[in-house]
Amino acid sequence: MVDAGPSWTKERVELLTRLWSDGLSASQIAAEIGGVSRNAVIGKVHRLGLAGRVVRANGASQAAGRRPRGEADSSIALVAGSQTVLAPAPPSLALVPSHASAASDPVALPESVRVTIMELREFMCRWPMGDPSTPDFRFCGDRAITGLPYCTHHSRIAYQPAAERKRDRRAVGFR
DNA sequence: CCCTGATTCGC
DNA sequence: GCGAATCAGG
Repeated sequence: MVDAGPSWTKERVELLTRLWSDGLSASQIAAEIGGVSRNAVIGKVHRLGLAGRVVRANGASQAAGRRPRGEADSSIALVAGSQTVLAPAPPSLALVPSHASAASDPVALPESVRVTIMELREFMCRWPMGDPSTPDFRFCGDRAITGLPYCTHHSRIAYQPAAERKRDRRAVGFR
């Protein structure tokens, strides 16, 4: 019954491998498996030689180099009352791909918080939802990636993998 | 403010 | 082999 030792059993390794290849992040996997930290997951992944997974449909990490599909310069100024928010124009307002979520994603999708312009904070996703000219216009409002205007979810949509970011991670010899 | 994976190193 | 601490970055 009780767990004798929450080590990496065969089943856990298989689950880890499946979830990792499925595109889930280390923290997500850790939460799914339970009893392990994301560091433990990452460590195990490396030991298994699963690191450097294919950066394709998910690339939940450094996939976004700096290659906006649309125009990063063409921003849209949204004015509401005395507030003005400058939000980068998304690639396409009409077609919002729903393929972002993994095909076999057991966990919940990142639900959009849907905030108004008044509730929008600097660290919130500025992905426009709806027509800016209508009163029911909302922003995603989810937690945005620092330095970027979008959350992880919308960043994957806005910044599609065009050029692979060269991982020039040096072998830490000093610090 | 949040998150991601990569690496090191004591255990 | 394991994973917390740390690093480097989005």
